[in-house]
Amino acid sequence: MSGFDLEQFMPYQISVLAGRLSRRLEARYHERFGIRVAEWRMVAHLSQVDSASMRDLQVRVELHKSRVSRAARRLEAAGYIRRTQSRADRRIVELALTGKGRAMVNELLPITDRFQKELKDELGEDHLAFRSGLSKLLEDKD
Amino acid sequence: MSGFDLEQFMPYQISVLAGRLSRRLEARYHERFGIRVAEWRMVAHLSQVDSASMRDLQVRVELHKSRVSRAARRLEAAGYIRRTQSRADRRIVELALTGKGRAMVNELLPITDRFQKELKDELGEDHLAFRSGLSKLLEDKD
DNA sequence: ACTATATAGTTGCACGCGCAACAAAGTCAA
DNA sequence: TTGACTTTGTTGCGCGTGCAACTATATAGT
Repeated sequence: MSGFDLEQFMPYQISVLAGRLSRRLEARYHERFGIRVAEWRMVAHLSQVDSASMRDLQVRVELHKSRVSRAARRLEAAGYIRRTQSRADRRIVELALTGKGRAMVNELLPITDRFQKELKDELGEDHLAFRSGLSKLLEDKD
Repeated sequence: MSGFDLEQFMPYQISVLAGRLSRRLEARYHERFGIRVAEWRMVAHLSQVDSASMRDLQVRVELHKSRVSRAARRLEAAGYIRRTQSRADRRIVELALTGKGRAMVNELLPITDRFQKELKDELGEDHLAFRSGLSKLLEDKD
């Protein structure tokens, strides 16, 4: 016995929280657009840059390159992005949102904004410190 | 463009953080004991209660019952836990640590304590508010 | 120009996951 | 006691994942 208090162990709390938030958010867009986290992160990033290579995405969205590669295929198949080989360096694949993709992002934005606001409210007075803590923990590249 | 700032989106930050912490911690026990998160969470809980049903565990460690079921098999196969059918209700399977299991937990404890301490240090002055925020976000059972 | 090395992205494979269906056991009401 | 319903845990299935190996292209050194 003596025991270890799992419920007070931060990595556990954070992992559980991450899973719940992920499901809660996915529930709000998956059915409508047929995409999931990997795809969602990618289009989110593409909405800012208007063109990015696989490699760019891979580091920006913190996903393994194989996962990015396959998510890109799915997004292309669904018509949300366009994949084109770079002329300057023919190894590189450039990704960009299509019109349909941009339309989706525009529908996605209010959903995510609202979600972020809900979390802020739940945090109340701890909001700022919580975000500051998050940043600190995320600092070390690993 | 206009765009959406992924890096400032809390569910994203939390998800990335959860993944990193998980890997960072797993690196410290996986090689030595051959277990992973699911198994780790389960033995952690079992270290407190000395006997628990599948169902107990399933809710305490926030994992799907199929995942608990399979992790229990692996733990049993590795000799860390014992599975016994309850006499009172023969549907129920009671799990308990073996001697080997308790020995493992005792080695695990300093590792996790140290990890928790590292995080506390990284958080610095935000420590308390961060933990308070975590609790708030975890409140809703969902 | 030639070879060695590095980088971008894809893919086969083995594995663990969640889901839904299921079997076994228990409960409750008539 | 019977039949409907609930609960516990397991399992088949389809799928996404990470890893490592691989192809193709580019770069650097000689």
